[in-house]
Parts: sequence; C-alpha cells; structure tokens
Amino acid sequence: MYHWKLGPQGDADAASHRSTRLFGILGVARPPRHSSVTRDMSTVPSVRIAELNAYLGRPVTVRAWVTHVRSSGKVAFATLRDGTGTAQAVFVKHQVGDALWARFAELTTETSVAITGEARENPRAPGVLDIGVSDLQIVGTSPSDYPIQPKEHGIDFLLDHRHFWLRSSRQRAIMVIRNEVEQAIHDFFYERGFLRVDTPILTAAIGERSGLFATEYFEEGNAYLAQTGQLYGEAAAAAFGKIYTFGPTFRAEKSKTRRHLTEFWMIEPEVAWNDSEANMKLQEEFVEFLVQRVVERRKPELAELERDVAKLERIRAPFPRLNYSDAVALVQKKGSDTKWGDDLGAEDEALIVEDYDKPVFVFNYPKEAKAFYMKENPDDPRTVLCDDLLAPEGFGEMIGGSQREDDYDKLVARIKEEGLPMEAYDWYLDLRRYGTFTHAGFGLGLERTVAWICGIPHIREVIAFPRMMHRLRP
RNA sequence: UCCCCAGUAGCUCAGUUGGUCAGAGCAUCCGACUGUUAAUCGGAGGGUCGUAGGUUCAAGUCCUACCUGGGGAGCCA
Repeated sequence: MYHWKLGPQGDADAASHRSTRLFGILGVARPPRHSSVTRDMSTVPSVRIAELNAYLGRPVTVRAWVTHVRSSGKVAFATLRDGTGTAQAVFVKHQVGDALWARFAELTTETSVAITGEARENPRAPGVLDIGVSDLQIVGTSPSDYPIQPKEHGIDFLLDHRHFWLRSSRQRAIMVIRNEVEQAIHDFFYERGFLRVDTPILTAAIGERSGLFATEYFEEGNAYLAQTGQLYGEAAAAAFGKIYTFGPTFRAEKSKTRRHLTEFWMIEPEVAWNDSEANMKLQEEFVEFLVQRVVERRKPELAELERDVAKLERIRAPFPRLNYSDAVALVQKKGSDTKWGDDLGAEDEALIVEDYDKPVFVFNYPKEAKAFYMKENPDDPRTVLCDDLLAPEGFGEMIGGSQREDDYDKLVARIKEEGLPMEAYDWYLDLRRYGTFTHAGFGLGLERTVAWICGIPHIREVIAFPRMMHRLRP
C-alpha cells in the first residue's frame, strides 16, 4: 500500500518527511525507521473533493485517484477523483522543486495519491477546483495498461471491467441516483407507517414455474432462490397491516434483453384492506415520489447523464389508466394482431405507451394471462383485478400488481386449474382460512425504475455488478 | 429454445468484384512545449484477421461446421 519511489535525485531525507506526513494523514502507525522524524500536520485538514470550496486559499490534503495526466514542459496537471467529485492538481516546476517534479512523472492513470496544496478556483474551468501542489505522496502505483480509457468502449468490454468502469463519472452518477431512489423508497414507506419485512431468499418450490435457481439444502432436497417475496408479504400484511419488502430476486429464465437480469432488486408492498383501486393509487403516488425526489436532490447527476429533466418533472399522479379490453382495441387499431385473451407483448406495450408522457396503467387482464393468486373481477369473471404500470420512453413494465384472491374456495380452484402442487401452498391457504381479508400489493423492479429515471437504455448499467445469463463475474 | 447480427492491434473500427490488405484513430513508450481540459506536435513498438476444414495459382475477403458474444422474441420486474 505504501508504495512510493524516490526521485532521480535520491532525495531520501525529503522522502522520509513526506512519508511521515502520509502516515500521519492516514492515521496509522509509522514504520520505526521514520520514527525520528516528526512533523505536526494537524493544521492541514484532510478533505474530500466535494468539500474543497470551503477551504479556498488554504492548504489541504486530498486523497484520491489520478484520472488523467497532462504535462507541458514547466507546468503539469493531474486530474483527481475521490468519489465525491473531481479536482485538478497543478504542478509548477519552479515551485515544486526537482524531486517532486520528477515524482509527478511517475503518475499514471489510477495511481492513488495523497496530495497537499492550496485549494483555489480555476478561472479557466469554473466548477473544477485547482490544488496548487506543494507535496505529493504516491500511495499505490498503477501500471500503464489500465484498460478503461476516456474513449468509446463496447458494452461487453466495459462489463468485463466493471470493477474499473464503476470509477467513471457517469457510473458514479447512476449509482448515486440509484442510492437516492433506494433511500426515497424507505422514506416513502416509513412516513406512511409501513413496516419493512425481510422475506427469505431460500425457499421451497412455491412458484413451480421454470426459471428457478436450485441449490442443495441439507436433508430437505432442493431449495430455490426466491422469485418473489409476495406470498410471505401477504402473511406479514395480515400480521402488521402495511408492509413492504426490499430485496434481491432471482429468475433463471434465459432472457437476453435490455430489460432483464437474472438477479435484480424488487420492492413489494402489501397492504391490508386495500382494493385494486387503492393499490393503483398507492403505485402512482409512490412512483411520483421517487421521480420527484431524484429531480429535487440529484440534478447534477441527472445533468451528468444528460437526462431531460423536463420529462421527469411531468411525472405527476394521476397516471392514465386503460383497462385491458380498451388496450387490446387500441393496439389492434395500431396494427397489432393481439386478440382478447392474449397477454400484451413488448410491441403492444410500446404501442400503448407511445401516446403518453407519463407511466400508463393497464388493468384487469384475462385470468389466463395472469397468476393464480389474483382476485377474480366481480364485474367480469373472465378477468382479474390487477394492473401493470408501463414506463414511458419504452422502458417497459415497471410494476406488476394485483388485489389478491381472498376467497378460500376460489383460490383452491385456481391452484388446481394451474396444476400447482396444493401441499406447497398449505400455509398460504391458511391466510384465507383464518381471518381472510381484502388486500393488494405490487412489485416494483428497482433496476427498471432507475434505468428509466436515468435514461439508461440497458438495465445492466444501473446495478453495480449485473448478473445475466452469460455474466457471473466480476 | 427461436430469429437477426458481429468476431481484424490493449480499445473503437476500416479493409471495394478474392490479387502490397496487415491499416487508421485512440492508448502505451521516447522526445518537444510555462495553464492544460479527450491538450498539441514529432517518432517508435504492437496483430496466427474467433476456431477447424474446404474451394482457388492466391482467402480478413468465398463455402461448411463449430465456438463466443450482442440485439430481439418468449417469460416477467
């Protein structure tokens, strides 16, 4: 870690001084060979780049990574990144001396450094502060073959180097917005009296659909990675009223599209006494809240991503609603050959969404197109009380929700119709035997939501380390 | 699983009807430059053209198979 070199002049004494200062800054014990050298550095504050403008005209120490180096004979520049922002270190040869000047020449892309100098504004580049360097410690060297360049790269190459790609300013902006969305989710539900419930990731087979990841589980046979926490969420709603889950979800389908991951994060609220109407109202309030929170607090990051903020500012409840039958009629008018009873395909969703600049609800699908647990529509028993919320700008289905079937006999009949193993649902059916209750909930795909807010076309870019069919590393 | 597309230098790509086709830009290394912002200028190194067969006097180039990946469909969030 403490990997620094002397300049060509062999400035050993100066080097030991600098080394001492670095160890002091890092707050770790000095090696004994430097113990005779002491220097009080308490007057030089160690700051993050985002805080630099509070220290203009004063000496500071910044610990950061070098993103770019430029040299011009007698003056040289190193751009610095520390995760909070960027700054520019300026080396003027006649000011820094030969030894430090020589050490500058050792800086390469992604060298980690501790740089001390005066913070000051740079009239030539408003917004990026300069550090007039008086001292430089190389903490970790970086070979000259660092793979990520400030040039175009293919997506495959970038994902192979995801551990480096995350260092770029664009990726930082995405992760900051993702974090803002996650925090907003917790705030939204906390303020409304929801209880967060963490549901199991290892489950017995309860979906019985293909696309489950299996793993050995002691003497119990196979366990499966959770595809949803919903069934557990329903049990929790009967216990606590209003709950939500927030966790990873796994789908082993061999999906190869920009909207799919094998591991993604899903938020699943479940609310006692909500019907389908209240469910949709909660969804649109929720989505509006998330989008407006990002607009309010993350303008710089949206700008970094060149996102059209005006499109996000328009995202206000209520959202347009189409019942399934009207949606089918609409897409047929636009040339689709989808018939009543079919599920809506990706092309159909695009046809529906193109007329709106807000997310669009499509509600009450045919029973056959949806899951067994959705409540039969009393006004049209061919359909169930459910909704999909489609994101604008072609980002696809962001939410799937429904009122749950609370009638024991109807639920049993649906499980039989689907050919599902009744014994797997014994505890789930108990929820209808012991104090059944009207309830509804939905699942929001975090990555799809963040991709839409960021305007990133592929969701693999909005999760730090995506898991896809052909990608298990890094 | 199905349909479409692509594999040429570290990266992004060009390479015409088969015949100086082993190329460019960037990156790297060396040199020049006192304020650069993807700096600029000069020079250098770097490739079994995805793999294996085949056609031909001659194959990145045409044919076949395979491998790998991408995009889309389905499934869904």
